[in-house]
Amino acid sequence: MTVTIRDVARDAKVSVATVSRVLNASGPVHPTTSARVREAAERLRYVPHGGARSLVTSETYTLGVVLPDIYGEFFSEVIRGLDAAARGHGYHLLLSSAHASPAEMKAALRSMRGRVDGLVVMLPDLDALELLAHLPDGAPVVLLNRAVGQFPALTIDNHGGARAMVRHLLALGHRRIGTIVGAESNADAGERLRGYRAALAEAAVPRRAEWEVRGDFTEAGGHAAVGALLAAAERPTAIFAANDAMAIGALSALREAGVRVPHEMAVAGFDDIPMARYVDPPLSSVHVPIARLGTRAVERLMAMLHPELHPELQSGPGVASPMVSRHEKCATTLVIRRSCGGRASGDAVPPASEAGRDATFP
Amino acid sequence: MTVTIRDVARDAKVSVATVSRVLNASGPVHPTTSARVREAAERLRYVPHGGARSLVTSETYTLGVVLPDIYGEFFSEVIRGLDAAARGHGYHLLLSSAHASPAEMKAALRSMRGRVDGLVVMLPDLDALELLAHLPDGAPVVLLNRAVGQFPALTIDNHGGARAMVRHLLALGHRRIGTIVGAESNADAGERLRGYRAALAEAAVPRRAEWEVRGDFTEAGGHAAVGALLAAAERPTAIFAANDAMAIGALSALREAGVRVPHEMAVAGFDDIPMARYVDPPLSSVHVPIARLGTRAVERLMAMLHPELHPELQSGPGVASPMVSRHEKCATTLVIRRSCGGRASGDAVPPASEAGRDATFP
DNA sequence: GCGTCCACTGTAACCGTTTACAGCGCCGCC
DNA sequence: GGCGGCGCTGTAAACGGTTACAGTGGACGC
Repeated sequence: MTVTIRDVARDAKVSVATVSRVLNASGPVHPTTSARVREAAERLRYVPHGGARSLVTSETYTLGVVLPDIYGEFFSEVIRGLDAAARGHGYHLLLSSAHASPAEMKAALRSMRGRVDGLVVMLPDLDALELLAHLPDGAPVVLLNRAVGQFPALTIDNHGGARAMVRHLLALGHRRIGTIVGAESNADAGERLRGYRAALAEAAVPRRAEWEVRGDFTEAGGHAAVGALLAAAERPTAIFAANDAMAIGALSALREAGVRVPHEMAVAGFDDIPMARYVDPPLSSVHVPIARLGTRAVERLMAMLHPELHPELQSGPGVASPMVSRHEKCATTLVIRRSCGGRASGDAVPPASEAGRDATFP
Repeated sequence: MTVTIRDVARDAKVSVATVSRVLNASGPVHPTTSARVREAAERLRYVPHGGARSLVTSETYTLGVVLPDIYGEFFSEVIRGLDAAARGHGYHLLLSSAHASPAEMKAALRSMRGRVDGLVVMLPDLDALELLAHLPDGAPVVLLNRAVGQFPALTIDNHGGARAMVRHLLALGHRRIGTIVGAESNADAGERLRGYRAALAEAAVPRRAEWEVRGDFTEAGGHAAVGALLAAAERPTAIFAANDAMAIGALSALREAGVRVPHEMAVAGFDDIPMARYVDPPLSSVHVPIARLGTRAVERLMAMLHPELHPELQSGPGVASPMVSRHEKCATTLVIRRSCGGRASGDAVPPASEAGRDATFP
């Protein structure tokens, strides 16, 4: 039923080797023969079997992507970035996301063996490190959001970003600043909390336990956290949420509570997901070049897969350029919109690299 | 370097067949031997080579996804649905999106041969039909957004949805209703335009060419279209945009032009992307269960791949249940928010099946 | 006339699995 | 004691390609 290279060979009265040579333009073959083979392949609708080919060439032109269980615009953006970059290099993406448990993730990692040339892995929880021992041996890996051991990694400047945003709130005159903390087991959440505390400490502004409310990175979590913040003995005048989803949840909770933003309560988020500029009032946030994270991960994988094509990315014998540092930390920028009052620059336009993201369909 | 089944066999002093039997629990093997093999595999960190395995079993546990060039929240949602469903069935996703030209898409389709068990294909333009002739023969296919030939397809009720929304605007008293049309070559765009016209015709409300402005499904396109609409000899009092991205672009253009929504101009969109309820004012839209489209596509593929497991999805010799009709049209519902005035039911909550989509990270 | 080289083509090994088939030892039954 | 059956194991043939190697025949130089 399905037509193989052997069928084409028989039809064109040549050997399979010749068919392979024609179709891959490897080795010399007579024009006449070539034409005959090509015609036969066309007529039989021959399509080479990718799996079989990669078995011998050990090149799959596929990159594996393993993501944890958490959904949302952040992931969509990462995947978008990965996809665009991969496609640009002629690669596909083998996606395996939404893994609830480390065990599941390990299974996913294993199943990628022999199917991908490289891997992009985003570790979910702090306790997922041992997963890395089970990485397929051959394929290069780039870690997202976590720098662990000697693996090449791409992380976000969580600490710096959070600190910058809280500094901004302090500069606006706020002295009672609450925060909605991210999921407990999450590494980014921890760093953002540290950044928040660092900014307060610098300014010698006291912090209080009742101002640090646990969230879970979801909109609902942000919504729920507002109750505790409003009920605090000393009510904060500003809220820094550890991500935009929680900030958006907080905005709706505040609206329901009749607390006006930003006049009675300033609100800021983290990530600057596309939606942030559309909410009412537009949300101030720590801009993370999310899609860029994906494209950059692919670029690094490409450099590892094709060293000869990317000499500039290699570490020379002497110098180690920043391009090759195994751990790359992505800078963040502040995007100040109306939700935190102050000199709201209307709607800061995201960097050009993010342009085009608003195209949509249908 | 990379350890194969042969290495394990040698180490455990058995044949490769026995190793395979142990690891797949196929065929009888002595407990002692089994333990020895298992131990060896563990110690050598053996991971089976998926490609090689699927070459002989011709099962890849992977579903191919081929999407056109257009980005946006709509696609993220589809992919999210596909991914969740695929994972639920133990399948991976091989993603190949962002294909600019039919030729590229054809190449993508070809390269999937031997790598996937089934395919979800979204055709971009009207002229992309001939692509289907180049589908890999063996694998079952589900078409998204287009019903073509005998292929199983999942489509949106574009015509009905558009008509319902325009009817709603008419019921609110609007008689001059403009529309921002989608990309010319796009099938959905055409159907939505027909739905718009049908609603006007029913109500015997005249339509004018100057009220039908071409857009391209992007926010920028929607923004630009507003200029023409406002400059019309008879200015409309309502705008129906063929998708939400354009509607959102229109909202910002109207704000810039000082036209208040909904008082001076009602606005409605199509798709009900998650962002729709967050814009200001919240956007009335035709709700499409976007993620559901993805999960449903996977379900149908599963039914085709494992007929024995999904007897309820099979067409019995007698009855043809709606479950098995090759072409399934997804119903839409109206979600009325503030952007079109009228009895804005505040913020209609999306159906439960879409719940949880707001969870996000980090 | 003969050796060399080159363009072209075929044979067969190999990639890493699964699996049909066969072989072996042992038990139990006639 | 022969024999069928069973439990366990190994051998080897696929799966569908790529590619090293070994021809073949003709052109060409000496």
